[in-house]
Amino acid sequence: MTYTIKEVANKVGLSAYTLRFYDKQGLLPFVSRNQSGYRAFTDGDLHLLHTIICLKNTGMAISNIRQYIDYVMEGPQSIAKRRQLLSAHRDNILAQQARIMTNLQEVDYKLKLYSDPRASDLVHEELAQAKSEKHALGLADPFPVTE
Amino acid sequence: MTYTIKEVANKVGLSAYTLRFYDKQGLLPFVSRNQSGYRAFTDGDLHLLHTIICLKNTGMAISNIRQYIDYVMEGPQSIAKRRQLLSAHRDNILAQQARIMTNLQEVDYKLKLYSDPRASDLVHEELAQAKSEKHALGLADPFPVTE
DNA sequence: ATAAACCTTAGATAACACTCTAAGGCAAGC
DNA sequence: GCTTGCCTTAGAGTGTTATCTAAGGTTTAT
Repeated sequence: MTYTIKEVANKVGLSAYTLRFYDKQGLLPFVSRNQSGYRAFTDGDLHLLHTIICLKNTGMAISNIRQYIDYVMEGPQSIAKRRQLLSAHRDNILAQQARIMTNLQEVDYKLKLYSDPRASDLVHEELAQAKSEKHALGLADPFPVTE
Repeated sequence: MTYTIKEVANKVGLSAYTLRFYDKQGLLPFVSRNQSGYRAFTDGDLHLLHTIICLKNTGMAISNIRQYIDYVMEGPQSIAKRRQLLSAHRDNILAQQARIMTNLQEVDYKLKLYSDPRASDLVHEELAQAKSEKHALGLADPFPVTE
């Protein structure tokens, strides 16, 4: 059983345009064509496509994904290179995670501030400080007048 | 004390180009100018810029960051709207985290496979299966010949 | 006063990842 | 056989974010 590009698009949540674009970018050299020249995706192809999407979802650039796919096409001899590439990408993912956690804490801090019963006073104070800092430095006040 | 655009760029790890671009996009309406028309960043400005970078780092689009900044410029009356915007963004961050964790597991699975002492055999088997699947379906073999 | 190193703007250019259009071939149902 | 709906390609167009260029004003040091 094989799948058409449209079926695959629905299956994996990408558009047919995007799949053709990926093919153009060299991400799908493993997809064969039928007698009419149509792409014929096998289950094994879907599996590899799934890996591509995993890499894409973790922010790997298309050029790097193509590098990985090139290695896959090379066969077992490229295992060390694949491992190195994925290992470097793993570091990226961990860095992303750390970055997101840090920033989440900041967003949570802001949300806590805005949810405080005295939020209005606190924000008012913040604004007053910003205004007075500008004024002390002889700078124009960029904040609109509150009526 | 105020900071020039270059000083701020070095401080926050963005280029002066990017800071000007952000200003053009309406992200820095709170930055005043000195007598020469140069941007004069205050410490309070740096604080807000830090928030902008936090939102950017968690994938918020510039248009949404501008919305948040617009609310900030409005003063305390926009607190409810700010909270709603950040709360929605918090959900995005949590979704990102979940997505990253899932995909990290997949990358780790691949890395484990490539680090296995039998990796070559396993990958060889995988390739053989892909080839036989194509052959059984009468499709051309897209894999290069292994010499 | 002149050079070097800043700053400003408008607008061009680029990189990236799509997204779509045009022109046409293939396949299934009536 | 004809319509409908797929599929193909090449290549144009879009959105977003960022980067750079050109022309010129400002500041600092010598």
